[in-house]
Amino acid sequence: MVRKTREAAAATREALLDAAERVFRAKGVAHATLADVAQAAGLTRGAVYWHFRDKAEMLAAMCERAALPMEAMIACCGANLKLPPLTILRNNAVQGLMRLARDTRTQAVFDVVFNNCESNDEATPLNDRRRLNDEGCRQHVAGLLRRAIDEGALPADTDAAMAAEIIKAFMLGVMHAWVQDPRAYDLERNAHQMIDVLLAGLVARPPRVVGKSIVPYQARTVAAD
Amino acid sequence: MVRKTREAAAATREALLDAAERVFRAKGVAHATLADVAQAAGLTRGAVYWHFRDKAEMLAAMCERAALPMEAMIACCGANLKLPPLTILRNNAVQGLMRLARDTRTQAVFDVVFNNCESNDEATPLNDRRRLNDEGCRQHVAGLLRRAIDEGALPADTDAAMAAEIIKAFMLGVMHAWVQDPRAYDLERNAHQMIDVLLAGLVARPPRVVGKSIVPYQARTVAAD
DNA sequence: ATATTTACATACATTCACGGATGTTTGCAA
DNA sequence: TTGCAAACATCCGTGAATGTATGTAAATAT
Repeated sequence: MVRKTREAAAATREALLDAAERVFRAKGVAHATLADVAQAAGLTRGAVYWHFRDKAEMLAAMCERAALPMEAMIACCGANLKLPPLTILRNNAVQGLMRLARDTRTQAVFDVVFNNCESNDEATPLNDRRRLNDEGCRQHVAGLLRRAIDEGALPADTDAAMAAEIIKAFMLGVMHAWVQDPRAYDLERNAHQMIDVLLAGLVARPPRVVGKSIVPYQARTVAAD
Repeated sequence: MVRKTREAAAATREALLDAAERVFRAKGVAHATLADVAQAAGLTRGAVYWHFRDKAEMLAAMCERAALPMEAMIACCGANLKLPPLTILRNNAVQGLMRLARDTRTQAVFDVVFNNCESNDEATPLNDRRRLNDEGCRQHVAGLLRRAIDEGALPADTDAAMAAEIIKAFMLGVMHAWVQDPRAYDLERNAHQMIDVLLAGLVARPPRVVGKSIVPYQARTVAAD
């Protein structure tokens, strides 16, 4: 049984990525072999190497089927403009958590990204993508915060960049911790509360600009041996 | 040159762990070879296998030289009892961030734990330790929060467990994000502000008990192939 | 109807990290 | 002073994963 039709081939590709989610999650990306993935999909390494050049490309393709952590936030900011910016921010954040709480694929990909993937060479495309939309999220949130400052919802000397960092860190931490142990609490039910706590804190005691707290970004390099 | 004195042998052991921090951080634990670590320390694999049984034991030993993320919080809660519980909580949290901001070893170990270590077999001792003091941190924080409730600093229907989860997630997120890009902002200068934002939110809009939001812990199992 | 390409499976060669065995020198105890 | 074991270095065998090359049957183009 070989030479499937085009749709069948696309289906096996998806099956391989489904298997990759399970195997990478269980064994870790580095420790998992492509034979494991193929076997989990009921195929052989031939199929894997037909659809993907190597493990790195497979990992990238797997992650492209789901939204990355911070991407989930700004992805679903629909046509609800004209709402107060802090409300938009709240909706975005809650939507990001809701997507994670409900979509099992997002859960699998996040679990791999957070806990089962080392940021080495074979994850560079993934990490590049993360950097990009982490920065996009920063900009998006900081923009909303500046609008909130303009509208008087936050004091004028609010450190918007630091506030954005705080929000991003909180989202990251909630997602990371929950994905690590989804049984700890019902994220879908508590997402609103959690976001509201942080936003209330931002309003009650916003970070102020004191000096040059935020320095321009510069890629870090860690030297080996 | 062989057969060093006892102190010299202990020094080479430390040198190996120093090298492990650098190499694991640069290449990832799984992708790094023990020959890489040995070479980075100016030694050979013979030295590695003399001091450690395998890579897992080496990783565990490396992590035991530093406090784990949540361990850093409760580690330095000194004799400042009798202070209001929320103040103790604030001090603990700030101390945790300060240690990360100042101690380069903590930075290296956290970077490995967060971004360069897959939670597979070779990290099980590490993960077990993380689970343990994650739970310990949960208990510690929840206890402080309950004291705060008793003293009237927080409303009676505050969901202490959920609040502890929120604080833990925030700490995790801040540490994770900062370690990933330490140049983004000066953690040492902004740690107070960041913690204060969250604590102000907890006071202004604490999570309330609505139903059974927290379910008892049960270890998750992910099935492979 | 034939040719060609697709979509894999199978077989093979190469690399490479691991762990164990062995060698070697020296500190330390008796 | 001898003997033993510590503290490594060096060597080697082995398995495992990778990437490639080849085989092959069906789908699709012509």
